[in-house]
Amino acid sequence: MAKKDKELSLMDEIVGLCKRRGFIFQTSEIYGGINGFFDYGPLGVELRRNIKDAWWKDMVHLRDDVVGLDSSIIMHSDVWKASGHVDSFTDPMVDCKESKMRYRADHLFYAHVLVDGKEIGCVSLLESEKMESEALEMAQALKRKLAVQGELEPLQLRPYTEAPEEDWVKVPSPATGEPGSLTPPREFNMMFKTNVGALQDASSVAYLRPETAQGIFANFKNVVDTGRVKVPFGIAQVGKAFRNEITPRNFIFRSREFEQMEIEYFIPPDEDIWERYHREWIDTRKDWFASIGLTAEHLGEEVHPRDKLAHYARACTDITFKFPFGEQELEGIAARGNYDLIQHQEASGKPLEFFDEGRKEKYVPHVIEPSLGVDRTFLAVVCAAYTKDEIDGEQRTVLKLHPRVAPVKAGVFPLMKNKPELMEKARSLYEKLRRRWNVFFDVSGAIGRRYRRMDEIGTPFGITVDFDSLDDGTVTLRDRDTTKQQRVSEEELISIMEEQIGW
RNA sequence: GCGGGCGUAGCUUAGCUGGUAGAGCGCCACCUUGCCAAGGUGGAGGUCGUGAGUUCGAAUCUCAUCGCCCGCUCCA
Repeated sequence: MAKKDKELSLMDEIVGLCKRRGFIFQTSEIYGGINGFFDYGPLGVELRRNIKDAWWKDMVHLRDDVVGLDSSIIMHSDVWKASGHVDSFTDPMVDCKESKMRYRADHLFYAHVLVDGKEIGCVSLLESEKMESEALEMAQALKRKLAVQGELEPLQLRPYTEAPEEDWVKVPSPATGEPGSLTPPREFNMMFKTNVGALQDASSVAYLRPETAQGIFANFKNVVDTGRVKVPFGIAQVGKAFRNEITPRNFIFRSREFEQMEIEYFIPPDEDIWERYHREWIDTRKDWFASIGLTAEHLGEEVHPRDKLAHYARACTDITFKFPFGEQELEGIAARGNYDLIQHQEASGKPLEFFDEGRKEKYVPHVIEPSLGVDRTFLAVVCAAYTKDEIDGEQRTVLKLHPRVAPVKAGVFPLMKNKPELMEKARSLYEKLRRRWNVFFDVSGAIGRRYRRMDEIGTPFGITVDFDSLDDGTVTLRDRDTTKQQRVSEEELISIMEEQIGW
């Protein structure tokens, strides 16, 4: 418990820093805010872009086998029917008013108990492999309890989501065993609905996409026809997705509007090869995380058990991050088979096959899907970087961000602002550096204060122009993490920054 | 959605038995300052989440609403 309190306050500190320094604000704050949506401030937007740019650079530009795509957020509503989202992207809930327990309504099954054609009550239980036999035992127990004579008819189990209204009061709560305490199933689709065009009827219904993946599948044929690609190859996309989550939680970890970075990597359909590609992608992605400062010590892998897989997946491995509120999924790497392409092929009537020149055959490729949340990555990067240490007995808060993603790459400081020659020299160095990197010019306060300000927003380099700079052109380069200083020439400065920032 | 806790300046908060708000840090300006949150002076910023009610009068009492945190649930 003590540990938990400590972890909670750490998260509060990080949330506080994000707001205080202009990384993340609650959206529409002046109107009271709205749950599950966030705005990124001047520093947040830089960090966020850096994460996305790093991903795009490494996953698209530096690979021969991946091309990019930017599909629209609103697509034909048939896309979401074919993908299964209209029917199954739901979180139907039922609450027990007695026990305060909540169940997934589609995991709660019930059956009428009929004896010689006469109903004597209902039984209910949670979905499991042996629920048929358990339900039968419960029905027999009910029959004994009510001392009813006669032939017990076979039970017909059905999910609570399909219960007609008159059954709601009959179904006993799994917690109490007594009927009457369950609420009606509250079913809602997690997709945001809207209307396209002037008419607001059934034919105009459209959805804000809950994932970017379907835009990729829907464009599979276009890319194959025009992109000079050969299986195996991938299509990458970065973009917003929307889910009407019941309970957005943990700051930006689960929000209702978020951004995804997804790749659909198409592979031949052979049964014996997908595992190899799946593993390759897990390793590739972990290497990438390391390149933005999320090293193995922060990360974990979680293999989804087969019975918990989503309807489309044959395997899924999560790359997890040890957040202050627990180890949670950062990226899901799913082997989706060819479920999606087959679905769209059937629904659209358009063949979504690939002709393999090497094999001289046509097939619908299978797919490996590394799917990552930009905002989760942002949060992970900030959590991993957040550090408190002591410099000469003074407490310091520092974001040890990897230089590649740091919102500000360097702070440029004249040692004193009332000396025009220092100001001028520093200003001209600043003008030079800003053409290439996002750098910050700061003259206010003592030099130590300026360093600490930069520490708190994760700026890796502090560059101070002093009187020696006027003579020999060298500057003091101060390292954020160690606070060590070195004198370097302008050329050395630029090559150090190039090397550590990486582009 | 249900249950529990919370909501005062950018941040941390005083005010708690009702009489229309202070502090520290931060921020801005000037002075000072030869390298790690130094010092001085001045300054901006709060109708106390929002709305309604009780009252002569509410940040302090009541209700509603929004948001935040925790649990049930869930995912990128």
